[in-house]
Amino acid sequence: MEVASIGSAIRTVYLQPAVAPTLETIATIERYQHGQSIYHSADPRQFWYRILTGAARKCAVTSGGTRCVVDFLFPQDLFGIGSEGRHRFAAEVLSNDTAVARYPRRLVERIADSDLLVAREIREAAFQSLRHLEARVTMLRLGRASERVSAFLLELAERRSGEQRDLEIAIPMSRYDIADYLAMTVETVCRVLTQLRLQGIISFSSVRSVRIRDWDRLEGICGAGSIGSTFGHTRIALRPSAGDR
Amino acid sequence: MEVASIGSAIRTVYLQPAVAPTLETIATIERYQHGQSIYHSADPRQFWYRILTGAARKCAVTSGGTRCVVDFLFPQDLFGIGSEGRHRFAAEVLSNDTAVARYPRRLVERIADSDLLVAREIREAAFQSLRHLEARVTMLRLGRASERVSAFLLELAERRSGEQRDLEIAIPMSRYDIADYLAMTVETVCRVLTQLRLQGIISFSSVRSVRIRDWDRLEGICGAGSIGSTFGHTRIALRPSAGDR
DNA sequence: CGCATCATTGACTTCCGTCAAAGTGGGTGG
DNA sequence: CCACCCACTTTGACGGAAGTCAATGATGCG
Repeated sequence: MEVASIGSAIRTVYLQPAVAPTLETIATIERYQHGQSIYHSADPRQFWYRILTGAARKCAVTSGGTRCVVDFLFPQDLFGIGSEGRHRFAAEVLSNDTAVARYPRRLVERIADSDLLVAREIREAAFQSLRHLEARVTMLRLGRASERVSAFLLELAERRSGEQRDLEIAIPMSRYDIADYLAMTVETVCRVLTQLRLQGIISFSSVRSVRIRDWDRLEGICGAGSIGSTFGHTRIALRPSAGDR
Repeated sequence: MEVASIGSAIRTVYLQPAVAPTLETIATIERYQHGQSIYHSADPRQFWYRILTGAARKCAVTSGGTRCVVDFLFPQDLFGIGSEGRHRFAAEVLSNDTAVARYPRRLVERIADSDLLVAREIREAAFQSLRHLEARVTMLRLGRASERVSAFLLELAERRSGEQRDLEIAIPMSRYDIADYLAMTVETVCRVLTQLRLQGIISFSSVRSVRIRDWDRLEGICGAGSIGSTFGHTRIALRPSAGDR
């Protein structure tokens, strides 16, 4: 049985094919500053959106007022997609000068219902999002704080600079955002980052700008959890294709 | 700002509109027994699938041989969808007499590329999966073991019997499966279930059959984490719409 | 310059993972 | 039919990773 390495599952490709020209023609571009909301949770789903420049976060707020960052949004990311109804999360801007394309939902759907090519583009975009969210699930499952932070850094690196290594990566989100994204506390995020820095695996030119010095060791850490310490107790090695047909 | 309660986000509607008749005509039905694989990770994506009866799990295996249950699959759930390429996870059957409809992918895509109605159905199905995975992310984020287990029980109840309360719910998966689904150990799953049983919140007629006695308290537990103890430290109450436009 | 937000570090506590062991139950073969 | 076996389930004891509380630095904005 071949296996899906979690390490590789996390590094999804985020570049999406541009929505068909017909869609771009109905887009309006909106600009936001840090802290502004693109839409709120429970807002009627009037638009679909795509980040053009900058970054944002998609988040929910629990009854107790605590926050959950469901996803970070970077250029080319399509979000808020779905059919009739209301947005289930809020989208809030992280960096200044964030430009967002807005596609009126009704119009998008009308076009999708009459243009097979557009329909296909949207379908592919949805599949892309599915892949990404599945990777997110496998990432959140990682047991130790250091694994999740490492996975986050690798994901950030890939989404920000692609194959370009040796680059300084700007971190548009706060430590709080990272904590709420990784399901841990700010303090733990800081502690892990400090550890990684002291070990020479990463370095900071400023708090919001990181550079990965040792990719192998970083990947080692986020893959290490898989190697047996924490979760997922059923070793397939012990039950090799037990009941496979 | 209206908020998306995590509690309600979890209870997604899982009933999907049947794929258009044209799709059903190309389906073949396959039957499986407990433990068999519907497909393996990295298998070429030859089919899309839908559970008709029974249950299955979608899982990945890490490099270390530990397992990660990405999702449970119940009747009407469409899975393995996506475009060209390979499956990223494996699908394995949980209960005997599980019937699965298989839709040849190439054929599905050809139909989708020529039939706007089918294209729409598939799009809606993808959106459905997106909603479900987003709920999964917010669930995995829950800090404490008891919250995740409670959320799981509520999700199970909803997927199995819908609005019907006071029903005995069959649990098709093992405690190991639940643990690998919730990112915790079997022991912890057992302990939490025992606690809930001792508190009279749930009861078991057998290990694989549960009944929820006190819905309010169960929902209270999985919502309680939100009320402040664990994660998600940024209280929006403290920063009310700080930079909202 | 002063305030607010964010980031970092330390001390303490608790939850849950680990290890170990015993109990349960269904299926199979004698 | 019964007994054995195996996989699954449950419980207990212990330790460590990470959450909580608290306090001090940094950074940027008005």
